[in-house]
Amino acid sequence: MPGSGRRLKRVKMAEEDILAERRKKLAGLLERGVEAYGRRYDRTNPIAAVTESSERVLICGRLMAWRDHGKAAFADLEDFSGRIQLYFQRDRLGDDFSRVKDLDIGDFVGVAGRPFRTRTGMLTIGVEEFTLLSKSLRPLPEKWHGLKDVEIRYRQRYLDLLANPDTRKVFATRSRIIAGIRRQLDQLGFLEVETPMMHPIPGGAEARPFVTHHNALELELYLRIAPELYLKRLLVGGLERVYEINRSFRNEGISTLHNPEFTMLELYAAYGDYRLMAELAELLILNAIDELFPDSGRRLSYQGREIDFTPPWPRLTLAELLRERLDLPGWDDRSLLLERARAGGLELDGSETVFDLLDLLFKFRIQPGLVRPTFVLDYPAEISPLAKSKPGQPGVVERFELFIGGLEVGNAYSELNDPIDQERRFQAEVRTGRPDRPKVVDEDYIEALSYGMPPAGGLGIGLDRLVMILVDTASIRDVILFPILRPVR
RNA sequence: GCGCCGUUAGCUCAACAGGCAGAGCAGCUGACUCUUAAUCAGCAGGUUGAAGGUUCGAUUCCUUCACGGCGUACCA
Repeated sequence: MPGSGRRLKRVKMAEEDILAERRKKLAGLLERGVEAYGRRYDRTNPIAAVTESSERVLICGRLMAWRDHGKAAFADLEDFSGRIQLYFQRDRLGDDFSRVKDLDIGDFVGVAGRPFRTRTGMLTIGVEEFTLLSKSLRPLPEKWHGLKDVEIRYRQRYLDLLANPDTRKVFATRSRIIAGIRRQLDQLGFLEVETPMMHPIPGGAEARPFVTHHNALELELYLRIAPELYLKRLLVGGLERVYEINRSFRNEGISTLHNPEFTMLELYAAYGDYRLMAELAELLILNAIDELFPDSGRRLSYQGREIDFTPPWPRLTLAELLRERLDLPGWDDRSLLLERARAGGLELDGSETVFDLLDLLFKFRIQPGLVRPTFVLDYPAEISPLAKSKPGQPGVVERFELFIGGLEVGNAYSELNDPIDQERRFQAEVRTGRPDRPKVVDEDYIEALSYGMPPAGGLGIGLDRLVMILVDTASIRDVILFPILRPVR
């Protein structure tokens, strides 16, 4: 402990010098009665909207660069819309020109002036008045290389955002993608709802939950692993089209594809089925691409590979894929699966179930090849307890998973609405005793189903992963503003 | 959890084969009224992530630890 305190002090020394310098300046301002932390500033327009023909404008933002020229100075002012050059001149500012010394890189400043072109053709504001809006006490990350340190980028995302325009663009795009999906669903008559994030029984997916505790109720609660079971209760209640866009929480490993809290879209449409959900997924994603990248020809580059989004996206059954890619007649024969897995060099401990083997084979031998958006249809019932059976195919359910660029981004079912079958399947899950399955049957959900739930299609899309693909990032951390990191000690 | 890689000034990076820790930006002082990675002159800034070891001498080699990244496992 004393060590870490000492270290902090030492490491910060050089920064302290700069801080002390700025504090001195700040004290000087206060002595002169200057407000270093200003107030409302009514700008006439964002920086990007300034044109040469604009009359006198009021703009504000952060000072990002400073070029002193004795009796004049150039600076760069940046707001969320863009950046513009400022020109401070003694001839124009008179006595006020001495106040230019109050300004530092990093300060927020409001500026009134008239736009003009410099000799080199650069659109510039000839500053007539300027107001300090907020004093910066710490040095900004380096202007040319930006901020590269990955840890600082994630821990102090504000520095990443202010230093790296690309980061701002990623999160602006993320926002537009999600807003666009909302808009589309609203137009299709879906109702956006919010269901509990704290569940007495975690369900709707296979994952280990986070546990928490409610004191007054003396109740164990779980952060939801999926909103599914609550959304389907709403179908029972007569809401025919519902969706929720929000966080789910899974207490699993962290990787470039997994953050413990992640954002999922789940939607349910009464009287639909999984094939309808495939059409909807295709529509939602294509519209997002058309809106964001109208000139892309629906071909996007992801991590150096081109993804062709031209519809219709292939719809292949799991059985077809197993047959074509792995020469497997099905998933009934464990020894055959085992043989393929061994031949594929997969690491096994021998205790794998048929479905473990199937999962491994799929994940390593088939999934990486699913670059073009592909719906994989018709999964084993045993690993899909919430999906409706496929007529005439015992052991198979109406389910698809959507893969894009080798990543799993979507999952959909024809929703199981038979309360008796559902209860049986829940009981089977509980019997496995696995930590990623419920410990008890969700009787409340069974009761809801037994009042009658309309047949329905349900779709889940991992929005973080969808954003990853559309903005071409390798890690989920690059599309989550504050990804989970170990706390600094 | 395991494996590999990384951690040097506020930021971005150097430092041969173990031999005085350096540059650019940012900062400070000064010069400069069309610059734009402004320029010019000067100054300051470091227990090289931490602890230990080897050595006459460690940023460099070894061990342990911390944090991060990637991979892998677990897992949708």
